[in-house]
Amino acid sequence: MEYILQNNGVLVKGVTDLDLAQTLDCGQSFRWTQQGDGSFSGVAFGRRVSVSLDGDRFFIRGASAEDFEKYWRGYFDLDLDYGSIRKSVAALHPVLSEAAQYAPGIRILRQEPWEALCTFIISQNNNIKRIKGIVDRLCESFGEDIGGDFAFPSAETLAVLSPDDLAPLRAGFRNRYIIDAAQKVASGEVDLEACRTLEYEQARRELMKITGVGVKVADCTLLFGLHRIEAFPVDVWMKRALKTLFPGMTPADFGEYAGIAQQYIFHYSRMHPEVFENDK
DNA sequence: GCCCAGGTATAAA
DNA sequence: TTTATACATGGG
Repeated sequence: MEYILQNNGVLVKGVTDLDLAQTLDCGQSFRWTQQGDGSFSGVAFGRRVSVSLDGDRFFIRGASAEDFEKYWRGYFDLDLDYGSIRKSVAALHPVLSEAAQYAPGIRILRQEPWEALCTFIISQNNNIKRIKGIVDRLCESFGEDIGGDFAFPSAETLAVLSPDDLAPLRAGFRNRYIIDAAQKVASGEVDLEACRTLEYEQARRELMKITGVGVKVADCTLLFGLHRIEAFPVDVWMKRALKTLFPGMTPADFGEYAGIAQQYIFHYSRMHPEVFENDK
């Protein structure tokens, strides 16, 4: 991979199979906002950057070469060959081939595990706009000030609080789930790093020790926070998509890149709600 | 007012 | 083991 330092950022050349809107505004991360010029601005690892794409030139404004190697290269999953993965996923099923064409620029971000866990706890029975608002208030209220912006608060920071302390977030019944998660992660009762290498079902169980974490939140944490791309989160919408578009198939049938397949399907079915017309 | 939002805990059958 | 309902909040 070739990259150079330029204009207070890092310019990466030869980046393919990446679409910023498809990747940053598809409900896997809640901390990116599109700017007027089409770039996306966001915070991760306690650092703010804004990213833009011009053909195969990917510019990360605000990143040093050191940070690129340490954080952003992995975060945007630049070393995984999504073109080749997309082909193998498309070969699994004709509908999947169709779905993969609608969002060929989706990538699975390598988010920080605790942030992924926490934001997907907040996501339950909620909509993306409001999730983003709650996450913003969470960072502003309890995250470290990094110069006008706020880092995502650590589990340790939240572990000493009570659910009532989270009232300003207006997250409702999820407050006690967030605190329970923070306490179990901070104490080590739940070991997020172990979930990288644990057998998949065991990793799920580990996360589901937390009150408010069921299979969906666990799978999203595994997929988006621990890069377990065999995880296939199933929400009510995906249940419907599976039944209508892939009758007889289970999440396990989608193979080692099931999570990426799931993202293609999720996008496709959202763009084409008419495929559910004859379903109740 | 009513319905829904990338679900889960809880109680009941 | 499976199925129904409440849960906080806010936008359409």
